[in-house]
Amino acid sequence: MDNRLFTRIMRLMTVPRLRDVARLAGVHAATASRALNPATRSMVSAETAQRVLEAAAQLGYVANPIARSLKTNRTNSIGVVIPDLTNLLFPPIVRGIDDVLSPLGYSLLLVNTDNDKEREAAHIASLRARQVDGLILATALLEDPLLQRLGEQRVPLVLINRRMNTPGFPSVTGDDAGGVYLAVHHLVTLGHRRIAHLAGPQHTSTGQFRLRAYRQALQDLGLPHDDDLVAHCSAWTEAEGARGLAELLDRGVEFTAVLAGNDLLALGCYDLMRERGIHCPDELSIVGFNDMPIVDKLQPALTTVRIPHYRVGSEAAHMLLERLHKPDTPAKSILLPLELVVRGSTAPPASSRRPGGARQSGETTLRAPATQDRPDSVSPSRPHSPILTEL
Amino acid sequence: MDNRLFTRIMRLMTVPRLRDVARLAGVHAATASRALNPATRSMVSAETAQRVLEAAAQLGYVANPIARSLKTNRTNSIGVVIPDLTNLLFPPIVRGIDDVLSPLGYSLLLVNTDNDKEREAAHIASLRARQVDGLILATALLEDPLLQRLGEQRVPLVLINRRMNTPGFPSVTGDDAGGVYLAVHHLVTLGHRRIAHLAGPQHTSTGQFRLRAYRQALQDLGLPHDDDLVAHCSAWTEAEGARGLAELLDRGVEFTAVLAGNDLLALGCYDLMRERGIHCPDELSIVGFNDMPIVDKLQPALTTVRIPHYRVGSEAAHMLLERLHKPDTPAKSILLPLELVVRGSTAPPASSRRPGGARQSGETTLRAPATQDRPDSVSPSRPHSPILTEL
DNA sequence: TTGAAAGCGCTAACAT
DNA sequence: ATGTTAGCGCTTTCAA
Repeated sequence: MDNRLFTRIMRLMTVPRLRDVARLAGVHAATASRALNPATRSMVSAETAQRVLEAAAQLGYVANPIARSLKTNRTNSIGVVIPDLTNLLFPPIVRGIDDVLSPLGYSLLLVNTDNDKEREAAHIASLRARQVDGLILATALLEDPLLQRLGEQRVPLVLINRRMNTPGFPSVTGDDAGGVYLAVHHLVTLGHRRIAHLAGPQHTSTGQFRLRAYRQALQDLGLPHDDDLVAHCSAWTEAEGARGLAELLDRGVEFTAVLAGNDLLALGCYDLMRERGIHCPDELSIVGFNDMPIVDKLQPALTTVRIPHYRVGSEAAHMLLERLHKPDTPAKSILLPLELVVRGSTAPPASSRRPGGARQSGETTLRAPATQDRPDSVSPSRPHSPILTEL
Repeated sequence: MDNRLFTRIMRLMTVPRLRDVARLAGVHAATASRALNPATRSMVSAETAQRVLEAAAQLGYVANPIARSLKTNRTNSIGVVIPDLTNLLFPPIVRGIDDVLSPLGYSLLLVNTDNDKEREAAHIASLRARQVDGLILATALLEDPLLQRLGEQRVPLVLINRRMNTPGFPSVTGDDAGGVYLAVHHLVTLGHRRIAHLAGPQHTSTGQFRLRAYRQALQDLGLPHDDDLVAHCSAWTEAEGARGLAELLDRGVEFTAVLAGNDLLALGCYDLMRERGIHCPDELSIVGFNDMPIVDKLQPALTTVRIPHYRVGSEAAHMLLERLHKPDTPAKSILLPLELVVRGSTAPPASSRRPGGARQSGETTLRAPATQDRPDSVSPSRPHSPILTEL
């Protein structure tokens, strides 16, 4: 208490308020406010504006955002809701968001949900109580009552990474179908015919879309589909990846390559292969999804579909800004084009390889084929530009 | 404008305010406020308190933190200032902070400085304008006028990772000296006699303390010191690590092991060794510092000194809470004990190795020797408990 | 124990 | 173009 009073006195002595600026400039506080705000500055004569700005500079005046927010219902802050910051996917995304928003004066409030919808609900309630201007969420489920409710309440938001089945939600994600096609095409070109898939959780768009695209790609490339080649993982974790591959192997079904639903599942495959003494890529090729930091340093370096995470973040930030400024614009979805990064974890299957054939090291990047070949996407205006969909 | 008005009306219709709760409970707003705040609830009769709480529950009342903050000068938010979230060190630290503070109702405002003191100053000014209750900073330099000023202004803060030369700043860091000793001791035990060091930036405590500790450890272990065995890196980056090792090699000085100032520098060593065809650990042993995520998956897996990053974050959060509640308590510094994680990047030097000797795989963890052996630290009350220093 | 009233620092409708 | 006034939603003296 004593200390609070002290702080208070210190603040009054040191921190100038709007009325101090106004007094120094010889105007009323309202005029000072108008002069200080670029949007309303034109309501004030050039000279007074000048005097006010000088006074503010002289006093080192910084407006109190709390007081402003109380009046305006805007806070210049946005909530970023992710499952877990220590998942290597998210830091680049968050940087992408921050690099766009922080120069515009926005602050980021970051929360981790650990994929727990209750925690998420509590965090979102807290963020809304704090009057964040908008939300960027990486936690969407295909069916997601929590987020549906936000949509109904017209909370400005943008989904990243994962989408919902419900239309009307703006989102920025990778073009999962295109990426899967690249990966499967690559494996087929290498000579693989029996390609397994570790599918991620089917209540997330990434899990479901990638599985569907895998089936579609096999069909498009003239390979028969065999449900025994699919193992379902209940979470995007290394442990589940190892479990999934073990399940496939223990089924006794034959395959020479695995398309893992994401890089963490692929890491799990590495673990299991080491445990069972299976050599990658000689005995089994692995393709991941995401191109997380560091997977290029693994042994063997992981062939994977690259999602431009930083750009997911920056595009989402721009999209949210647009939602804030033109809330009545129809929601858009951006599907960012993906690339396949070919590294050391894929090779021709043992049967079709010449003994002693030297493997090339280093990495190669493959882009998507012309997108109009795939029926489920709008053709982009420029090559490799994002695919826009009106929801 | 139109839309703002709309939002406003919606809010008034849907979001209950304190006076709504008060009216429903049949009391004055002030009474409702007292009843709702656990700290002041005792001023109110049990029955009225009960009625108010029920009314609040019935309406789904959530206090407006903005209005509260304007009155109380507290925001229940804290600023986290780090160089770059995409540096793999920081996500676990931030999670550690969040896991402690968010259950207590605090929000985290995260900013990236990219090691630019100007950006940092701007961000800190913004955080202070937003009235954060305190700061956790990972950006300290040994001489740091910016932070010194914060200290003078009695801004509640805690330093993490790096310390300052100026006394009086509470901090949570790893015990750099202890960790370096473990690493050097390990190399010497393996038979190394010529151990090089890639030193990090000397204006950071981590860079300077580790270099000093390296010299001290050589001396303690009876090895001569040779300045030619030290290369200085100007930043904690992979590129600088590669450059530093190249510099050492090009000097023509002989060495069989490198203690890298941190893991990123060690990664740079890996790059250069691959480039020059030097085998690790057969021709050169490498020790890193930090035990970042994924360095256990490199080929060879990196032997490194583990800093408990998550715990750095959680301890810092607790320390900041203490600073907030008892601001007049003297500042403490916590040096967390470190462990050496022995993996595949270290082995006996070529000269002392039996040809064909099978290397053991897997990893081993070594703890610090009793700390009282080292004169610069206070002995902990329990083994491996943090070292506390009054500043 | 409760109510009345003031005010945190700012912005915006209204008046001039 | 500028000043007056009210009020954002809450907490906290002060008085009863």
